[in-house]
This record gives sequence, C-alpha cells and structure tokens, in this order.
Amino acid sequence: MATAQSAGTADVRSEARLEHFRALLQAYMLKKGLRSTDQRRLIVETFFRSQNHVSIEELLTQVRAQDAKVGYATVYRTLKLLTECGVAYERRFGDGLTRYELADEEAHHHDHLICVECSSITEFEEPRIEELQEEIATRYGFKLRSHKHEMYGTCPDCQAKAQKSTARN
Amino acid sequence: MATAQSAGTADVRSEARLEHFRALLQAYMLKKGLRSTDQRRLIVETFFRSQNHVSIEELLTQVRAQDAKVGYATVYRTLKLLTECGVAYERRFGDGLTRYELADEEAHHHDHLICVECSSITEFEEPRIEELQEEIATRYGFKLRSHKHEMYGTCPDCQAKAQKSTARN
DNA sequence: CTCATTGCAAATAATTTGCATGTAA
DNA sequence: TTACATGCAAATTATTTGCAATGAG
Repeated sequence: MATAQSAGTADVRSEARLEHFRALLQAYMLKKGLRSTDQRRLIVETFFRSQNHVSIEELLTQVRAQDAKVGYATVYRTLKLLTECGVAYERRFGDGLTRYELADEEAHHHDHLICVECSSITEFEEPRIEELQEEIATRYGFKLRSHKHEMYGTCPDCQAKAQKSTARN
Repeated sequence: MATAQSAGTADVRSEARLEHFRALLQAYMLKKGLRSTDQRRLIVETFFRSQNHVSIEELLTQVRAQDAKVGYATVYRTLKLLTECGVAYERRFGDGLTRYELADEEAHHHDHLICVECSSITEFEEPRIEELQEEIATRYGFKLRSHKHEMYGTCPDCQAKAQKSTARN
C-alpha cells in the first residue's frame, strides 16, 4: 500500500461541516447571480469527498468517472469559485501544481512537512507555533488572515533508502 | 557602470559574505567540471547586487543593462545552478513567479509577513519558532533542510486605508 | 581539440480565455 | 428569453529543452 500520510480526510469531514460550506457557496452564488449546474454540483461534491491537497488533474479524473465529458476549464473555473467564496484554499508546494484543500479551521491550523526526495506530505499541528504567529503579527501591526508553514527535508523512509546506496557514490 | 539601482539589501551584503558564496560556487563548478563564462559571472554578480526576492525577469532586465544579448534561458540555467550549489534559495509566493534570495543563514532564519492588499513583504525572525520546528522535525523523523513560513494578512497601512473608506460602503 | 555553454526558437506544462452552443432561472 | 455556463481549442505564462554555433580550459 502506498504512503497514505494524511489519513483519509473524507471520513473526518462531517456532513454538518459540508452543509456549512454548501450554504456558503450557495449564498455567494446567489449574491453574484451565478447558476447551479450539474457539472458544478458534481465537481463540488467530488471535491468535498476527495483526499486533501487534490490537484486539478486528480479531481478531474474523479469527476470524469461520473461524467466523462467534463472539461479541464470547468474544473479550474469551479475551483476558482470555491476559492473566491472561501470554501477552498489554494496551496502551492514545491512542484509546479496548485493543490486545493477544504477551508475549515482545522486545515487552517495544520502545516506541512514535505520530503524533498519523494514529495510525500506529512501534516502537523503545533499550537505553540500558532501562538507565536499571533504574537508576531501583533508586533508588526498585521491583521492575520492565513498562513503557510512548510518544512522541507528528508523523510525517515528516504533517509533509510539513502543509507543503503551510500556506497554507490 | 555603477549600478544606480534601488538601495536595500545590496548594502547589507558584506563583501566577506559574497566572497564566501563565490567560493562555494567555484568549488561546486570545479567539482562538476563546469566553466566560468562572462554571462555566468555577470548574472551571478548582478544577483548578488539585486534586491531580495528577485524574479528571473527582473534579474534579466538588470543583466541586459550590461549585456543586451543575454537570453532568458541562461538566466534560468544560472539561477538553477546557484540553487543547486546552495548559494540561492527559490521562493514561490502567491503570484505565479519564482523568486530568488541569497542563501545566507540569516535569510534561512527569517520569514515573511505578506500583505494581501498591497503585496508588501515584511521580514521577521523568531528563534522560538525555529526551535519548535526542530522539535517537530525530530518528532516525525525528518531531517530538515529548509522551511518556508509565510503569514498573510493586512498590513497597518492598508488597515488604515480600509478604515477611511469604511463609510463609503 | 573537446566538451560545456549560449542564444534562439520550439517544446512543455499549467492555467486562462474566446467563442459557439447549451441551459438554468 | 436572457445571460450565465460549458466544452473545446487556441492563447498565455512560466519554464525547459534541442540544437547549431561559440568559447573555455
């Protein structure tokens, strides 16, 4: 089995929370005069059920399993919509890909350990860092909205692998 | 030929430190059998003198003020080289651009407060966060190489501006 | 001489956009 | 009926690469 680092987020997402996001989206669409279409609903629900940090391509694959005709552009446009109305966050890690995560507070408070060898992503949470962030923001008079904290290094697995091939070089 | 460019970091970068980086680069090039060319030297020195967080395009503009024939590809290739040998760090902020900064320890240990309104970047330093990072890396068995810690919010100036136009809405 | 480097243009890759057609409201 | 939405393909943007010509060691 592959490394399923950040455990199945889908299970963690309670219906109640998703309902909250659906309402958020609906309110935004109403305000902007946007329309609810089959594709949009499908993409949004697929996003809600997908693993954390989905890329557009991954999402599109899942979406096309339901409706093979959905195009790239629609997924891009829908994810942009979700980002605008505060349902999703865009994240850019080292690879040239934009990934998305559900914009709940928990997501807001976890951060990432990224392996520079195998690109695996491990999430961590550290309230003491949160505290310090607030302190710093206050120090500089910033009103904080979000943050991004990524640590890059070698994961235990890759360290082990590197050791085996040390003789080679 | 005295570069009449923006003040800023150039003054802060002591010759001694630059000399260290020149040595680092030279050692790397020697090891790899790479050659020292006019373009490379020009790009590297321009990078040393440029403001922090330069983009390829900004750098190219500055380089072309000296030698109009230098191509994009050479700048990309040279910055990649600088990144490989540990002289520069790549950074990706919100816009779709890769920016580079000198890889000294101070740069390694400062992080960024980014204003979502005016895009201004404020650097900060907080040793207690550094400590916590090490602690977390150890907890997950990671060997840390670098990190990125960005906080997004509204800077004091933009908060003030927002206040003035509050009556408007 | 030999092989790395350069500049250019063409190739990728990710994302965006124009437009004719489809479709919520 | 009236725009908004979609799918496709073409356009953009950032970056990379192939290649013939150049130049460092």
